[in-house]
Amino acid sequence: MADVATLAGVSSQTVSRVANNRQNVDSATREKVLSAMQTLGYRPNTAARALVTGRFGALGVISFDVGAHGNARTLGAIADAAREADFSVNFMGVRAQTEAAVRHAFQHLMLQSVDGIVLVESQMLDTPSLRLPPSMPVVVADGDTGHEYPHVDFDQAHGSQSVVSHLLGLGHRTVWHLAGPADSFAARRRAESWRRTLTDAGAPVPPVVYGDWSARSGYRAGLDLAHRPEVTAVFAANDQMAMGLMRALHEAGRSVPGDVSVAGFDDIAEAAYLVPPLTTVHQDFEVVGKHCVALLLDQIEGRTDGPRRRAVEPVLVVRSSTAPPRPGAPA
Amino acid sequence: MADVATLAGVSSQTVSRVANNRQNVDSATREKVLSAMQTLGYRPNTAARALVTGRFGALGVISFDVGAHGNARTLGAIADAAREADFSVNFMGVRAQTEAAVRHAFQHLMLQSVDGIVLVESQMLDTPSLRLPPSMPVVVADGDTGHEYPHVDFDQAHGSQSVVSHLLGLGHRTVWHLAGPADSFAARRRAESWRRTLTDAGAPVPPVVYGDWSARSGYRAGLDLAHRPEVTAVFAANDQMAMGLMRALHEAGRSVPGDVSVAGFDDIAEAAYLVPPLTTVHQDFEVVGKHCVALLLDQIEGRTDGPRRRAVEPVLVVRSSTAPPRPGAPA
DNA sequence: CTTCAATATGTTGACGTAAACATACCGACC
DNA sequence: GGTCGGTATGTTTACGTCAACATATTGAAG
Repeated sequence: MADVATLAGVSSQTVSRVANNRQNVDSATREKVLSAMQTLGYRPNTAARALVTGRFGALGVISFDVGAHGNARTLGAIADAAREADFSVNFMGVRAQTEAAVRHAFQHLMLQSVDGIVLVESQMLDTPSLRLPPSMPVVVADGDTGHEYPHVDFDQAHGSQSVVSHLLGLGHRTVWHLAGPADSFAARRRAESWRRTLTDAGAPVPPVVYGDWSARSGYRAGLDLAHRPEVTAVFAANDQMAMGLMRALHEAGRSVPGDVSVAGFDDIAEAAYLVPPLTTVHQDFEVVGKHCVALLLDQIEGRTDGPRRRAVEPVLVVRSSTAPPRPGAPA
Repeated sequence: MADVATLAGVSSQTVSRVANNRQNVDSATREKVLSAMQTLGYRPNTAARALVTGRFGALGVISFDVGAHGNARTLGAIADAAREADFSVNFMGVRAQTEAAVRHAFQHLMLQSVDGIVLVESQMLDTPSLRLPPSMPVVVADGDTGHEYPHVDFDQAHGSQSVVSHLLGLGHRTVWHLAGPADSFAARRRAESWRRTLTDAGAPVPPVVYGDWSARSGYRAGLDLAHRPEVTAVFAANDQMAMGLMRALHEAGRSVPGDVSVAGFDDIAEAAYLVPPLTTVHQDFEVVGKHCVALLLDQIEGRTDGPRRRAVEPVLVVRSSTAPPRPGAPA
């Protein structure tokens, strides 16, 4: 910086002003400084800047397995939103579903100088209430709404409800549910809302069938459901399970949606190209990322009047895998 | 740090020594300092440390869509390996397949104070030879081997070869190939090696069928291939396409592996649970992550004698989707 | 008892930046 | 023409740490 100042014939403070885009710099001076920067290949030193400002310009993201589609999408969205706000993203993966593992990742990120942390919780930990070291802004995504931190998630309840209502509206007497694993927050909420929507509508509540998000588990559940003639509509908690389910139904000679309507959740890229194209619930991860970053910035910048909870509305996408029940179907 | 020093009754320099785990500190003094740190909740300031040492303790990762399975896995593996080396990972996503977009992400990461950058290239850019600003260690993963940077990738050629050899060894006269998109480096290498293995074995080379990695594209290709009785073995360039392919064959009444053997590439989580379980090529992403970090550290620490190219050997996993051709099948 | 080496600890200064304050200049107004 | 307010720029200082050097202490060897 000193070299730039010398070359441009100004003080280092003026260089600093130009680097930070302050307004009160003469345009001619600014030009001189910029060209000097160019000549010398000057890059501001973020460490020195952070030392003075106390800000690092970085957000931390803690997430479970990024091999999982939702987690990866969420991470990508947070990274995009962070860049918009001129923050970089420090990523740290966690393997074990334990509070200890999360806390360890947290400690590591604190040491790595981030201004705030997004915890993509997605799965339940071994302890019911997460307690992290204070003095660090935190936002939880996809996780438990029980603890003290601001929270961002899709409105799973609304998504489920729209699917179940859609199927009931088509004339189905009730809707079966192929749920995700019990340790997933999203799976729980989807199942709860499915149940409530049925009871609110006065429809009978069939037993829940559990899968593990995989197509394989959907297939196995489907082999069972295919033998029950009373099953005319199934809501799978994600698209992969819906895929497996449809395949099992097909193999058992039950047509979709002729004999059985099937709906999923997530709207993965392939959903529109399945046979038949899958009715599902679309989720806008970009919005989730934006909200996470916004809530974090609220805390970092000391704003306490903002919302502490954001629910992103998913949208029902009706395709061809759902239809009215066949007339004269078992009631 | 000054407070810790006061509380422990030592100088700040001694605190620094304890924080950095230097040897020449009396164990009693060390204890005092550590307990003072505990009491005051002291955390070293990485910005100040970076300012003095010139090191940031962070690696940058630039990647295309993390929604893609391979990219997400690679990112996760790099993050894990980086943590082992006490580096954090600064992630930046790139949407457009242009050199300009990559260069932009690169600039941003340079400003964000990283010690080196891994570029997960995976897809071809608009310009043939990538040129990045110098004075920053770079490692390219999954990408073009043509440019100057050290490179890490799976040995796609070997993986392809083992699949094709396996199928030829079972007695198939030749092997068809369902390739990935032309702008993918991995897809190109897999296709090239498939072709070479066939010609080396004196087998005829059928026309290449192109997909786009999706199950849908595999399905569509399968609808076509199913009508050709001369097709007895197909090597799909990834597992998703193999899935779609198998489904199309099944619908067309051609059994797998009875009528047609199918092999994939990637060994995704579902591969072992398909019907039939898929013969495919397993890739160890963890090793790729480790190599990326190791090559980067070589550069950061000024070692120039290390290897400049690392190929991770994928492993053929034979399951039930491949078998000898039906006796008396068309030759 | 002196000398020396080894070990433990303290003191000083520098890293690159931006905030706070100080100064210089300009034009407008009474 | 003097005072005032605004704008452009310069000067000083502190941020938290660690390297380099300086000093104190200890024990062993001569």
